[in-house]
Amino acid sequence: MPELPEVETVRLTLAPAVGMQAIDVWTSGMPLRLNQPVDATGLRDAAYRRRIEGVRRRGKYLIIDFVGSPRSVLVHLGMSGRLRLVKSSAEMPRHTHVVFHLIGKGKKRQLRYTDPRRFGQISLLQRDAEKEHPSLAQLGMDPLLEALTGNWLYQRTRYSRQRIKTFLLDQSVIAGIGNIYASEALWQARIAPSLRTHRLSRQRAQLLAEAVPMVFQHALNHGGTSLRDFVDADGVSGSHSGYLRVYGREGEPCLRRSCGHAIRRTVIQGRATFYCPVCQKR
DNA sequence: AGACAAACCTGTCTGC
DNA sequence: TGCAGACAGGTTTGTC
Repeated sequence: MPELPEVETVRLTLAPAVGMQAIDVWTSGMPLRLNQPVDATGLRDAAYRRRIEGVRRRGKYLIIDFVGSPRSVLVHLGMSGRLRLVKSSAEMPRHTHVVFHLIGKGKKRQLRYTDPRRFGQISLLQRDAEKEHPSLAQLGMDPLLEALTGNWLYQRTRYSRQRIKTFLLDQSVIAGIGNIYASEALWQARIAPSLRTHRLSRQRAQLLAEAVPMVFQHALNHGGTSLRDFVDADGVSGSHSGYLRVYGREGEPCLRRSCGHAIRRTVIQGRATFYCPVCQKR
């Protein structure tokens, strides 16, 4: 489900939870990614009787900080994870695995993590040693937190012989690009997904470096992409799926002015990949 | 090094 | 209507 713009959308819609105090933490006992059990005791220790200080994002990870707590909560939504802020009376959906009970401003709320496929992750993050956490240590630059420059990208692409789409999906280079936006950014930059990374020219590195944050920002402006089940913390679907230029458009005309050639679907990295065979060049 | 497949899971959609 | 099979926004692991 969620790539960087969706995760950022969730982060933004969690704003009303900031300042609220956790008075209980419930867990389902079901394991998440890699069959990892959720550390219920650790979550309770980190959150109990503490107010949410803020919610940060790195790539596709969310970090929930609690005032005065040495540990934060690290969340990855995987494919089907949802983080929702709801009234306590709201019906509990199936596959809910973690619930933070919150109070504040005379209101009671629940911050719920729901994840049918359980590919997501909820773990604890030692705040004074964030950089060493295995999930965060490997992450590359974040295109919405730092400037992705053509020169940097050009340098980083010199020694990889992977196909450029595979390179873009590598979270240790650029954090946050997923399967949809890899296709979208490459279409925007007119680069074929099968291009060998080290063959990217300086000029095209510049185009790609501009395309990635542009595509992200555009998606963010529409509340993210909802193909089937993405919703923000308020349960609202993103409207960006109607704005995708290539993803999921096999056989439909390329939307670039004066092109119109049929979009093709192929498989790279075992993932559906969409591109225009005419205006995207190797 | 890099490509690929399988694995982890459940839900949804398509075609017969 | 029912059922099998394909497929899904992510990441890790093992094999060739």
